[in-house]
Amino acid sequence: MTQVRPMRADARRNYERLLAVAAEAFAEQGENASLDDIAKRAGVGSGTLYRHFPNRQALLEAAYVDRIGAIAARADELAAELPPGEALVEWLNELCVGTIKARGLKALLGSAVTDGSSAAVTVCAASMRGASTRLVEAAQRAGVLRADVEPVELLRLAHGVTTASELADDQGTHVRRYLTLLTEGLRA
Amino acid sequence: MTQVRPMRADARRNYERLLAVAAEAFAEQGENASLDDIAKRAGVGSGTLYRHFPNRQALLEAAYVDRIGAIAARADELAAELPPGEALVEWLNELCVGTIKARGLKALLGSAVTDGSSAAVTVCAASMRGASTRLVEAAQRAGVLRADVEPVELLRLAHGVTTASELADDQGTHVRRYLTLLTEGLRA
DNA sequence: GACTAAACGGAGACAGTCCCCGCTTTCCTC
DNA sequence: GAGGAAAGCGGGGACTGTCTCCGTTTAGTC
Repeated sequence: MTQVRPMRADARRNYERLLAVAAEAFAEQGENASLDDIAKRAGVGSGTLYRHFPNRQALLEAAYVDRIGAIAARADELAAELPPGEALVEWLNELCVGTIKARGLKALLGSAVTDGSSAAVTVCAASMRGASTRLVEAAQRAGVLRADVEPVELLRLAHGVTTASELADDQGTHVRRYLTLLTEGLRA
Repeated sequence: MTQVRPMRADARRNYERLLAVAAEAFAEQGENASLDDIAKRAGVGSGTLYRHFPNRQALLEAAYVDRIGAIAARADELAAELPPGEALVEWLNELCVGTIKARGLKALLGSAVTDGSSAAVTVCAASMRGASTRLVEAAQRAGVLRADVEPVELLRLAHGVTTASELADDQGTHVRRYLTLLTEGLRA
């Protein structure tokens, strides 16, 4: 193992400020917020930003890993409180609402489901998949969820529901509605 | 009425070449294809492109209006061939597959469902909504579709299904699957 | 307090969008 | 077919954003 020496105090300070500013900027302006602007708002030069985070994706990940962890953890809370079917639906609802509110988070979760390009994304993907798997299996055991649905499919569908909701004017309202249509089906 | 004089021959030529090149570029590289590059490929200066199409959105619209018209028209063909329920599902399937193949088209349809900012988009939105409405009402009359589903909701959900499918590796395959889950519902 | 490696930061190369305006082409009239 | 007005062309340039390079500053150590 390589001996990791601790970050210099100023470096750690800047790192943390960048993270805080980035999380805010990405939430407000979406994943395409200007990086130079984030650097400026954090009171550092752009060089500093790019040294800590080699590209936009890296910053996006770093800014939201803990939030993704929280969402995954929330799955178990819900599983403990509610019957399996409701826990699953409620979790999906919170997931969708969360990604609508923090616009950058959606892009990150999207890439987490698709490609495992970076280590951080892989970790996020794993915890999300894990959370989904636990809820899905419980619901299937309870006989309230189709047996042929895979956990990752549910994550993709949640992403789709978010996209569908975003197309409406009053986005928040529609998540529940589209989730209901999905769970109950379109058939009469 | 103002007397509209026909376009000058060179103008019409350039306009048409731009449209053809743009449709190709947007399909391949998505809605963010470089406009200067499109101009170059069409053999005109960027000034010419921007005079014909004041911004990216305008070009995107112009490049795909007829394709959207074709999709809308396809709804009636399917309605004539198949029973109402199947016609609806089949149309949604073709819609999703089409938007996956031509990447720029998805962005356009997205904005068509949301905001009626430009005249062209409004026309597209109207024809899509019309097509959706006809299929939805037929299916509801036949009793195979939930009575409370609105045509525009179906367009949004189709967009969501496309997004969900895009997250998978082999995109084309998944459209049908996710459409099935949506129609039949997730419940056991 | 002096030294060194780590970290900083901003200038600048590059790419993309979009506008402006002097020059060219078209097409109408005679 | 010659001439002129108007329509159209197109590239240079202002601007914004990304990302790198490298001279300068600073934290941490002796």
